[in-house]
Amino acid sequence: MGIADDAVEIRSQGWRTLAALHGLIETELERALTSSVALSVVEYTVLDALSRQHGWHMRMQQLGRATALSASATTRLVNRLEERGLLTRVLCADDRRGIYTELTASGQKLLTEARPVHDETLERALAAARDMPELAPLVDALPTLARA
Amino acid sequence: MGIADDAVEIRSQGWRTLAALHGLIETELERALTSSVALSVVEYTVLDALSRQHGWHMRMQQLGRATALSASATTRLVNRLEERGLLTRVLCADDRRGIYTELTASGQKLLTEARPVHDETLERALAAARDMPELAPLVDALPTLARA
DNA sequence: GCGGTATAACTGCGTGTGCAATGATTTATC
DNA sequence: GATAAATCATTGCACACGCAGTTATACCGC
Repeated sequence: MGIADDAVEIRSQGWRTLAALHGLIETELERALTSSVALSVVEYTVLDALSRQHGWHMRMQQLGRATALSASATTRLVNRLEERGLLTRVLCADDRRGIYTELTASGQKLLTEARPVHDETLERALAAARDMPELAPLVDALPTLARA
Repeated sequence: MGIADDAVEIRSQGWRTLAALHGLIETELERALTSSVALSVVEYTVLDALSRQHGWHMRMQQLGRATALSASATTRLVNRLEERGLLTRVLCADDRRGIYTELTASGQKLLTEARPVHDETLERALAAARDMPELAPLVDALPTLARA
């Protein structure tokens, strides 16, 4: 097996590890968030992303990228959250095709309830993954990626 | 902000990076595999996992863990692949509740077509992610996780 | 052996997703 | 300035998913 073949296998192995860890964490988060605050992981991701944005507004497309969702899925995701009063649509003045989304007070409130659940569940899931030999190296590598 | 709070934020940041990279890669793989060999990413994962197994057989539950899928989703996933003749169900002799799945010759053949597509797409997706500042550190860390 | 409990896999149901096509607005070309 | 091409968001449709409940088999205490 040559060097190039090794690289291919190493990439595939890394991807399998990444996918496995991702699936594990997402499954746990999904259970915890839906049962405690009736939010799916993507829904939480949207609220969290909005709260990190200056002025708490984002365009649909940005949300799509942030969640790795298609445009149609983003539309319906925002629909659900808007119907629950957690965010509002705001028309863009400068580009009237675009639509901004903003957290409502209710959305911010729910997010403060959801965040501890999210963080504790993430900690537990990572600790569990830490005990699996094939996942441990990636779990240990994650905190080293932090930047300012 | 105390040390504990920092740890929470670092974990969340790591998780967001992991999720973003995973979403990006999965979306690209999905497009490439469905258009070229009509396989979804999870379907490819199953065939690939089976091919790596001694004797090419696995139990349903193992497949569920390997793909981070529920039991019901695993059942229907195996149904789809079986209907296409890519794998077969084999009853377990020792535990008659369990069911083994085995790759067929046709499944192995399709896998050999799919693997280059998968590997090249993965390489391109990682290269693209490598150019995004927030994803680059994780992309660079992945190959270092490889074990013997 | 015989009950009760646990486990493996399967089905009904509601829901979230992507793709393709559509409507509305902006940008480019002439 | 009018027409064409591109972009943002939304809808119709088919399909894959998770949850809860079901069936079949294995395990345990007696």
